[in-house]
Amino acid sequence: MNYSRQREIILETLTNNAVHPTAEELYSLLEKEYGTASLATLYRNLNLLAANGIIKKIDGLEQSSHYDHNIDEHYHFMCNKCKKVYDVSAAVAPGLIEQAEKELGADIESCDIIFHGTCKDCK
Amino acid sequence: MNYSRQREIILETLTNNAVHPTAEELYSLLEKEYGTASLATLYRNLNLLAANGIIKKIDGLEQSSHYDHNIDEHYHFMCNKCKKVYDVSAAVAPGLIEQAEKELGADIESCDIIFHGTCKDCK
DNA sequence: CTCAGAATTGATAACAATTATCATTTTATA
DNA sequence: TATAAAATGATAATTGTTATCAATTCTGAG
Repeated sequence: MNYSRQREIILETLTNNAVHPTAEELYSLLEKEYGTASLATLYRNLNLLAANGIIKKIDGLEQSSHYDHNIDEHYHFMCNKCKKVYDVSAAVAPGLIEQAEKELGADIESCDIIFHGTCKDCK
Repeated sequence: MNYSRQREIILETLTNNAVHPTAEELYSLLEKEYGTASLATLYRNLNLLAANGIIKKIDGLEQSSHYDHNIDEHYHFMCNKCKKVYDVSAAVAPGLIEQAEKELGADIESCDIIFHGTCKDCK
């Protein structure tokens, strides 16, 4: 992976100016901030960054993927009303992977949890 | 929801002849078994059945949704090698929803867990 | 039973999200 | 600084799913 200015901008924007954005949301931000942006380049770099473990792709929230600069083990909650996405700490499910490995006899590499419901502000 | 023969066939096939299929997989099965099938009708009925809590749509496994006739609380594991989908019992994460509710101050209605790794047979 | 209105269907167009293509430009390095 | 690999931008293509709409099928009241 060579250096690239676009990738730097994308990562920086994801890290500092967006929380769990979709590619489209990030694209709008980039356009507004830097004028220059190609959707193809954005997708390519998001995939590259995710493949290299620098960011995390969050699937299962909506039909479009969201992206997270926080790669520490944690989970997500989406409010059915306001559609906001909240982080949930890994502490809510201690020993989860070990339990599942024992049950399946499998090697588990990752585990994603998506909660749905009504958030504190909306209820 | 009126009675419909197509819906009956779809539900029966999902229940008895397919495990966690995608819409496409189910479509092939239906075509083979009954000759008659419309992709639109299939999607419509899968959505209807899921909206009525009769089946469950599983998102986050692949870009296409999978469907499950088993609506008891349980989770899923997908093998990175063979792509097979396994059930994981709810017992691997006792008190998960309560923990997350406490942390967020939210009302949680549902919770989906997707594990990825290498299954017993592939490792 | 039968008729009207609601629900369902099938065929296909449309749509949204994402990826592929490819000629041009940028980056790293010998 | 020349060269090869990597990255880019514009856009076409692909995939999965939903919308449209005329025709068919259900259902319940009369």
